[in-house]
Amino acid sequence: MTETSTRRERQREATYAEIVRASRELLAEGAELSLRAVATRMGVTAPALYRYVASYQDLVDLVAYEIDRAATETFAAAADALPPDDAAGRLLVSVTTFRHWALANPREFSLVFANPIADAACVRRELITLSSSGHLFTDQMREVWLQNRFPVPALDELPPVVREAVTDPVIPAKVEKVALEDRGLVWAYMQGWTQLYGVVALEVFGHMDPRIIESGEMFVDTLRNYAPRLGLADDWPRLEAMVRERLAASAGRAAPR
Amino acid sequence: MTETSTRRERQREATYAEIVRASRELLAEGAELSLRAVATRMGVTAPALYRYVASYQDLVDLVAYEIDRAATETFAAAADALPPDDAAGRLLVSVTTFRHWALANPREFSLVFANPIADAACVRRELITLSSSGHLFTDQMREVWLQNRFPVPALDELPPVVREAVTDPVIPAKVEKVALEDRGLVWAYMQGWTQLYGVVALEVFGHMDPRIIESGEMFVDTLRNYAPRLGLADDWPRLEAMVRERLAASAGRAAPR
DNA sequence: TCAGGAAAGTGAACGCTGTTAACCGTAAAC
DNA sequence: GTTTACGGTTAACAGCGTTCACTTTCCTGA
Repeated sequence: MTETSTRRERQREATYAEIVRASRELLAEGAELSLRAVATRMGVTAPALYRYVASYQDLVDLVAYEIDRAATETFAAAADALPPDDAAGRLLVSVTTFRHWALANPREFSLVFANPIADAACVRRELITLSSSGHLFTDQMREVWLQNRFPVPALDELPPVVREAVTDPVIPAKVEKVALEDRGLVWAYMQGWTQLYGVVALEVFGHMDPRIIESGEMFVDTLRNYAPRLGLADDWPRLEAMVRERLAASAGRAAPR
Repeated sequence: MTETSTRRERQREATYAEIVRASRELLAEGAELSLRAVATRMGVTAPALYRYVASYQDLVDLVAYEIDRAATETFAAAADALPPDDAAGRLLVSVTTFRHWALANPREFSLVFANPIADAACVRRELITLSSSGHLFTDQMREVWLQNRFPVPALDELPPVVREAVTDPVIPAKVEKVALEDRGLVWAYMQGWTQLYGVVALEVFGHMDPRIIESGEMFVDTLRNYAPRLGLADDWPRLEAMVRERLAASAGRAAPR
């Protein structure tokens, strides 16, 4: 436990939490995320924040990480509306919630998922590259695989560099739960995430026909196209109905302001 | 022709060209694109630029449009290394050039393809949504279809809103060249673009294992996955070899600064 | 218990940003 | 030849990230 914390450390932790809180409030209000605005909202002067973050980019990274963390909880919560034995349904519901969240919170999405990890410190890079949402979706996909054992590429079928990447990932995190010989599953996950990211990012940035965004047809189409690879071809009608139900529940209100 | 232009109009046009030139120089040097920097580089004070652009965002849109235009020329030029009867090869070479350009010019890519079209003026929105590169790839894909007539969904197989979107697109532009009953082709294009965008954007933002980015395996995999829908399954080995050849030609030098 | 020191916060300042206002010369237009 | 509009200026404002020197406060170690 972190009960071994001195009073100062607890105070410091609380301040970090307030930084994140103030930042998220700003974003939620449609304002720009700026160091000074965060400081002002905290009732503190701007240079004071430099006791907690090294730079503006550092603040962004911190906030992005926490936003991802919080958002992922809602994705997971959405899945819990379904029984544990419906792994496929849970994955798709989470993914649909992800899209909904992204469209409703475009600034937050950009912060977390369109934030260039150029030459940033390796620490943060890893934190974001293998994010909370990444953990969740990987886990949920593994659950699907445990239930129906859809075929995944064998390690020696993968291109060498891909084999390296899935056997020795940049962050030796959750992926460890997948046995080494089944790591083709991780490659399948990356493919799926890439496709999901494509639709959602295009939708969030508005680089798509507004009517298609509004309807979510490209999103559904992407899922339908990918589902067979997860051995979900037979189950698809039911799954699509579930996804469309969630889509309809949040349709109508296009991007406000 | 625009020969009917008065002297003032020509002068004005030249100034616009210089604005774009200065902006692109800044981006190429790794600097941030800022109104003041552009003005300084032109040997002019910042407020003077407001005679040409209404705001900073307007400048960004202008530059983004021109960058897309110029980049598209290079994508097209790359295709011209192949004979006209190799439509599939031409498409894939252009697409590979697009990826290469994006990775080599991440700031430019972000400007053009990750620039939120939130509540901007409808004019610019359309200009970017159906961009030069969009035109090129649509054309090239149509060329593939003219050569091998791969199956495309019939209009009445499409979801209603998609049918609307492809029969009456936001901008009645190049798509007109596709007969109305063959507009399923446009839907197929949108699917392809979405997948391509997903890989490239993730790569550019660095949200992927560096080794996979470097090798381009996810990019190739995405193309391979999509090729059968273009009736290119049989031709794929040749096409993949071509793509990999282009990939190797530009490998080795990872992202500088 | 008391001195020392680190942590946290302040105010002032620098250089940058986008943007507006008032003003002026010059070149096109009638 | 007069008028007008265009293209540029300077000055200024508000806001940004960031640094520096300084003060207060609270924890720690002898």
